[in-house]
Amino acid sequence: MQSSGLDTCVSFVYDLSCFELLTDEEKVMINSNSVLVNFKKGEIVCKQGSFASHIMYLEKGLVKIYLEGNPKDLILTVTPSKNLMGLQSLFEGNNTFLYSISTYTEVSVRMIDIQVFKQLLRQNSHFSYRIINILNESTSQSYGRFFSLTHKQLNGRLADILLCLSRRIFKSNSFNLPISRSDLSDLTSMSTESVIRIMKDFKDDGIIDINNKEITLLDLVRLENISAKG
Amino acid sequence: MQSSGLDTCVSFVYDLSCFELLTDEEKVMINSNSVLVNFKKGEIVCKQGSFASHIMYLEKGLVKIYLEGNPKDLILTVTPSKNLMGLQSLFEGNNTFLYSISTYTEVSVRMIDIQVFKQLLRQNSHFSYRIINILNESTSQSYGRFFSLTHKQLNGRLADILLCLSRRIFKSNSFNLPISRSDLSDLTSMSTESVIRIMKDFKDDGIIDINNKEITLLDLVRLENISAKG
DNA sequence: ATAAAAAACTGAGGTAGATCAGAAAAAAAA
DNA sequence: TTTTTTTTCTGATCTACCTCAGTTTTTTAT
Repeated sequence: MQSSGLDTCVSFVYDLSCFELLTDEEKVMINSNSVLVNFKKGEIVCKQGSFASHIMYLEKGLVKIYLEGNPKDLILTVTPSKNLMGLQSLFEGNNTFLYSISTYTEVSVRMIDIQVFKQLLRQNSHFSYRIINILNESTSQSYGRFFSLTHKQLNGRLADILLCLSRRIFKSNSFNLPISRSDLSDLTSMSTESVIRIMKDFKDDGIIDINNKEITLLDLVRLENISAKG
Repeated sequence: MQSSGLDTCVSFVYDLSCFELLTDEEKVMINSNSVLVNFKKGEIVCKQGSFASHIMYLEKGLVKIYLEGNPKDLILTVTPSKNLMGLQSLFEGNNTFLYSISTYTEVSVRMIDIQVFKQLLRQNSHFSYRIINILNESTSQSYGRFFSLTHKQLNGRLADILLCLSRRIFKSNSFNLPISRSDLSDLTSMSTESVIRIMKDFKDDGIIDINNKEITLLDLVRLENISAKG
């Protein structure tokens, strides 16, 4: 199967922040040109194709970043707090969001004026170097998922996602999933019914345990094996 | 089907260069820390997972950038000359190539020392801003392909690739394809047999014409329709 | 607490597309 | 040119997965 050295994870997790690289003056500039917006569970933070006037920093909560499709969306990443969102809209000749974002929980987002953000990138090369790092780590993960979704079958894809959620988002083998089966299907590019069936198979085989929304990964070795074999 | 506003193209085409943003001094730095390497058709330029000591600039020729899989690869992009390659390896904690690159034609690649490149990014923010632009345009295209490969059926995927090759790489409705059916299958994530069958269908329907390696897109409207409907 | 709506689940059947095996054609080598 | 190798093509079969239609459970609203 190969290409498994790649990180198939769904989330940006650059614990590395970027704002500490700004000067005090620049931090003030961010603060005075941004607003904090709160969202309830299930709300839309930004809409694919709409005008991208802000870079967003997720201060609190969990969101999905997704491409809208008919009838099914493609979830690019599930993203936890302390992450920048909308960075990919930073290129000249484009002024729209490449994707939509909606919330799984209550969420606080700092909306930073995109012109100010661009200004900072142009004047502070350490800041922009860090942003390059962040973008590339995200791209690296995206490639992993790309391979997973196009080259693995259902079991492998679901194993990938479960491992990723456990490691990257919840950082525990046992976690409470605020993500519906239908969203899992958008994450793995399969039908909702298939998600359910395979989850049941995994449970019957003792690989995971499911209690309502509570998922526990019991046999990581086998799960990784399924991921690797595709 | 939606998400068709996204560019499903296979190639980076930022005609925008980046080197003109360097000072004369910095240009000298690049020149004295890079070498030009020539490759024959079919040779491997860099290997996924190996140590990424260079950023590569494709001066001449056509290459494919791909994730290695067993048994089938996933071609991320077909890339023509005047493009940077290997940029995605620019993040700390990673020092390997995320993908392999091999040549479709005779190729000249300028190999730029990665430390020098990083140095330039850190010291010249206009340069790094441009690199961010380039990375984001590439990511934007990558998302388009991601959606295409995971949410469209065979016809739509092949239509996407044909349109893209025509527009972005060869810039003509008629072009000589140096890419085998097998590589087209790695581009579209389908079997080689399916590529052949659908190409024949398109030909029978008068949508394209095939003479040996010479491909002509006859009916762009219908082709785009097939792309849009998935 | 009860009703309504949404999500989770299950089974039967259908199909898009892969796989396999082999033929024809083209390209490369001798 | 002739032979060998690679690529392209074709048809038959098979299967992984989707779709559909319905039931049960959970969540939300009243």
